[in-house]
Amino acid sequence: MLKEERLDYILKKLQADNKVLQTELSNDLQVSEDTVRRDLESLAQSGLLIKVRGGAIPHSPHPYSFKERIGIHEDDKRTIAGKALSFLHDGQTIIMDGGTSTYTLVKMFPANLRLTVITNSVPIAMQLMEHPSTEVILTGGRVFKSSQVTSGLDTIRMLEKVRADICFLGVCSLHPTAGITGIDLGEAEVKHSMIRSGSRVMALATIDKMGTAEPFKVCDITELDTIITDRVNEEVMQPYLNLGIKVI
Amino acid sequence: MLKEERLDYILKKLQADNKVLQTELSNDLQVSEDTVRRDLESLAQSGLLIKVRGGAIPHSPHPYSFKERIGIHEDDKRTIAGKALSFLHDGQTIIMDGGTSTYTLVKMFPANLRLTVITNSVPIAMQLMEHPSTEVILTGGRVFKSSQVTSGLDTIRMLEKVRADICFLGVCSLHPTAGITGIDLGEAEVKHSMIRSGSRVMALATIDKMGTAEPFKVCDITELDTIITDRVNEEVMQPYLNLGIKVI
DNA sequence: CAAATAATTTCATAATATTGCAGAAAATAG
DNA sequence: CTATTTTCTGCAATATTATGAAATTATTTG
Repeated sequence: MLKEERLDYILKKLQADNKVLQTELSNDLQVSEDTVRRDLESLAQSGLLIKVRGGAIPHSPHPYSFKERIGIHEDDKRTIAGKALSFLHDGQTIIMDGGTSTYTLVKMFPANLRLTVITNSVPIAMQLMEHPSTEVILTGGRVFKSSQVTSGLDTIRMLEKVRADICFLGVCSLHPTAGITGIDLGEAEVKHSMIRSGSRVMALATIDKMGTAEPFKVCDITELDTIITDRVNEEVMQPYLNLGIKVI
Repeated sequence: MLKEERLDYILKKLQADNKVLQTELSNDLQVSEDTVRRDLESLAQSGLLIKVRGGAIPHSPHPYSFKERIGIHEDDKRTIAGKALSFLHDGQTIIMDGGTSTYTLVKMFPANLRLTVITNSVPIAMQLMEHPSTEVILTGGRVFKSSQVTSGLDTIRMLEKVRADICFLGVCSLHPTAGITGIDLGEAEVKHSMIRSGSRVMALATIDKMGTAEPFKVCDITELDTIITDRVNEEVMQPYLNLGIKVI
């Protein structure tokens, strides 16, 4: 096995798990821990990861607010992302909102999928740079460190010029009467602008977000076409179904 | 068997397996490992693969990607970044071009430095998200995968609205008469726009970039205020000094 | 066609790089 | 503080690369 294959494996694993352990890698790759350590050393030297005692963690991707959230409900998010994937087809133009659910979705894009993705999320843009066949358009503006998305007038202006097949919305809170709501006014405005630019609007939300609300309104619930969630609970979802929204 | 047949075989195998081993090829092709090595050498020379110890791997889909460049000349880049740091002060607004030199600079920002950074580089924005006291504004537009920057009309429009104290330019090629040049028209236009929006323009360039030129012109050399380089070589730098440009 | 020339390939050998291991040093957890 | 784990250091075993000379194969030219 070539050294470069090992390095590649390490980076891939790091990407997938958000951490790597020397003992694990030594096993996976069938080389001594010394070699793994030297590999991690060289990757750290190139700035591709950060070496820590016992293994390594990714370099930039997620500062703590984002990082903290990214691990939780990981399985649920993968379930949601898996369902969302079935709506994607070659040639489509997609709007991707920020958030950990959409980020998980993007990580699961098959290598041969050919899309144009418009996003305001820096980590999503970063992730898609690795993807061989996706066109990425990043909306400009001030970057919010907590959510890692751009927002502001420039962001909205760019979104206004777009006509996308699907808008995937990462959702904080979702309530049958309060609609979709968020914790920041600027981000709420941007989300609304995304909704206006998408032919179909699909919200990605774990079931614990249902029936909750935050201070700033994004849109009425009826502006959604579909809610994609991890577990479809009849009772919880009935109000949305009654409003003619598909639930998957 | 003709040499071309071997080269063809090697490329096909590389395509199929994502790697080739010298020992294997030597067997398959019934030639010595020396010959295989020379074959790989010549293929690497034409940029069709990357030669590594023991064999070869394909190079990433995007020619000379950010990742591939990030490790090289790391020390020189740190030297340059160190010099550039001395020009930064709290409260300034800075334009940061893409490129590995500017990326290194951003990585070295002291934690207490309070800046507003306008950039078209996704990795720089990502990096600054970890920085506690920097305001980041990302210019929107289509993302170029090889250089990981946005470009296009939207990018330029956003830059036009900016008045920055310093513009740090990552430079491909720099020549006393040809000026600053780059390998992509779109990126060249964006760089020029950055220059117009910066009160002072500082180019970050390792000494090996001096006296070289690429197809697309960014600006005349006289539009620069300062060139920051790793080693100041009197002879190489004299033409620039004669034009009244500071060299550090 | 054959001799001369050039290019390519092989082989032997020296230089270099990678890897794994043992033991000391350092960091971490209890 | 002690026990455990991880890291660092130097070193030996192995694999790979570089080099130069000889052998082989192609190409040119009269």
